Amino acid sequence: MGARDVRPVTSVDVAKRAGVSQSAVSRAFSRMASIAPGTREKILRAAAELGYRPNRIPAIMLSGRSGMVGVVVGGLSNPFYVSALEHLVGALRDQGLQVLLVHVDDALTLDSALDQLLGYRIDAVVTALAIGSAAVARALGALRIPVICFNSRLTGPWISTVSSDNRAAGVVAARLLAERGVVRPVWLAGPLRNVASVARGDGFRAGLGALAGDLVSLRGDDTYESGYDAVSGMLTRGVRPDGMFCSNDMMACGAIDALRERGGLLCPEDVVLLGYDNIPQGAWRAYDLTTFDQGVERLVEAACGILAEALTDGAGPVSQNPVIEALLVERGSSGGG
Amino acid sequence: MGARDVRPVTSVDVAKRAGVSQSAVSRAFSRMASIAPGTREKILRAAAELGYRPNRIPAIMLSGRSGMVGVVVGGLSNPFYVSALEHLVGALRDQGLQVLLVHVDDALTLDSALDQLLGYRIDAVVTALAIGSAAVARALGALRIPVICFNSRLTGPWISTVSSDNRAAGVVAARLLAERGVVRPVWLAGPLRNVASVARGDGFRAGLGALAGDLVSLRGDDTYESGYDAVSGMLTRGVRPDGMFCSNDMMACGAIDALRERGGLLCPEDVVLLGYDNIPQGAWRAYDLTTFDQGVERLVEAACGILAEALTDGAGPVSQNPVIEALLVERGSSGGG
DNA sequence: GATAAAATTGCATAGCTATGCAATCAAAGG
DNA sequence: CCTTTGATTGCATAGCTATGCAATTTTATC
Repeated sequence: MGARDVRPVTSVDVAKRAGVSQSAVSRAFSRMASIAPGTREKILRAAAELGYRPNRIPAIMLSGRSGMVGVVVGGLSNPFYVSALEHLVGALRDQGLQVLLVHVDDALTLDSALDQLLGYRIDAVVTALAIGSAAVARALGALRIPVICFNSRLTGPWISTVSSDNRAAGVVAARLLAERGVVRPVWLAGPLRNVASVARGDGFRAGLGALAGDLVSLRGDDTYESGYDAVSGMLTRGVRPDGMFCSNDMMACGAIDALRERGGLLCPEDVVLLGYDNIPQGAWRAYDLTTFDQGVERLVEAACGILAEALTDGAGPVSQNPVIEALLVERGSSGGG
Repeated sequence: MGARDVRPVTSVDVAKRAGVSQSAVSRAFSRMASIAPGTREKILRAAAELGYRPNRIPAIMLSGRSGMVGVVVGGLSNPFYVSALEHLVGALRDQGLQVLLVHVDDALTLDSALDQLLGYRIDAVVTALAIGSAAVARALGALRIPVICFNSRLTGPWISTVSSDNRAAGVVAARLLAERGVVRPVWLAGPLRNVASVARGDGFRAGLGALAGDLVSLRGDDTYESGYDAVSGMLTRGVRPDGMFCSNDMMACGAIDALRERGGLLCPEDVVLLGYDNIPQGAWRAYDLTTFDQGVERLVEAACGILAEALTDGAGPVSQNPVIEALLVERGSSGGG
């Protein structure tokens, strides 16, 4: 007596029990359908008795729309992306959309993941990854599948990107350090393929003005360890900064720990330090990190707005690229808060 | 010219182009099907030219199995659960299963979430939440849908639970503190509904032996802030421990910060402190936390093994409750490492 | 070269719901 | 009581693939 030997209850079963037609059952479960209140109630009762649950699969076949969105995530080790995912799932649910989650790591190319998803006739793709492959983008475009990215650079008729204003935040960071009297600034960048990080660095350099000539640039890979290592190396080389801007909060935490342990430097007394993302750990007392809040809620809201538009019947290709202002959250590491 | 005006390419289209029957196309995309290599190649070429992608939806209708597993998560603010999710998604993918993700918070009850999922004919449910509602459990059981929980207490013919050996770890924690000469131990518990936390506390108390009489118990809600607040309150009341076991790492980090900031107490010099979960942040230098590693890989592996068995054709109800040993990871907060 | 065996291919169908259309029924107006 | 209008219901079908079965072709064996 295995799981699959039990034929699930169908609308026909319910119809038989309620003494109505199958279409009446279908209508009883549809909001806008025309059906007499009494009939509906009778059907719902019969359905409850039998444990009937409307099957969405046939409707998907007819409409070609599954109500599912493929969400592709990469490094969930960064709490910022976790938070974004959390909000995204909730927001999509509010639009009646389900989330088909794919986790992409080195072993699995994005292409293969999407191949899988396309078999399920997903309505759209949302991703925090930079979709590197133009081929993938083109393929999705050909299938008329809207793609929404976070902080990417990709463009195309069916591709949208929501970003925080990385460059502007970089400028603000530079101004803040200047205000605090910083004269030996350091920029701790993320990996080159991270477009957002590059923009933050550009803004920072631009905002420094004359000071930019003395700027020391370090590179990490967006992890805590890489921040710790980059700063350790810098201290070993004898560089002792009095201000730092880190491309994300995890690296910033690593930087703070390295400054203290390897250089005896404290924030903000010796180094005015800023991060980016406003992850929960940045607020932990050991770090008390001043940072930029990307406004996950607003990013997600924008993404869902675009999605709703793109999924409207009869809509053409939708391609938008809203930019959300990142807000400075001042805490101890900059001497504020 | 909207997205839905473009009829997707079907197997019939491919068949026409390749000059074969529709069934041949179906077989070309099936691994075990009998088809001549030449024919398959011809079909695959035609499929590539047309951009055909096999549609899984009709197969779901026929088989009643969607190849999708509903994964229900709660607080992703705990990196441990994020890590578990990450591994789970990968492991399920290796079994050819897709993940339909649901995030449950106050606004959304588990019942309503599952209601949604059942319309998609999910094959199973995996959750890190304690499914409180026996009604839900019964409903899923009636539908012959396997449910796999992490660290729960729920039982039933179709319900399995994988846990780490919380009680044993508690005992180990107590022994370690005793070894280190602790005489004023403190237990920082999670919320009462957290079965795992209760088991850890029981084990800890049992392992303390005679010392248990002097045990001070605090309660948090598994967040950093609650750990910080609980310990702050304790210090205010004049309690100054020399050893602590915290029900999870986030609370442990909060505890460390409170001990230092509010009591001037350092780990391990003044307080030998242990956590549970081995989250990445525990390894950050500011905390250097000794903790128990639940072995996410092994937990997930066990879960997927059960799942595979439960989804085997003709299998009856599967209910297993494996317990995985948690391994002590010694770092600085206990004076080890 | 003939027969047996195996491999390949095509035909026809099941699977379950939503929906257009026609039919039926009830209510309202004269 | 009859007609008109609107509400409700049933009928029939589309949607696309996987698969059992039969037909056909190829290969193997003697």
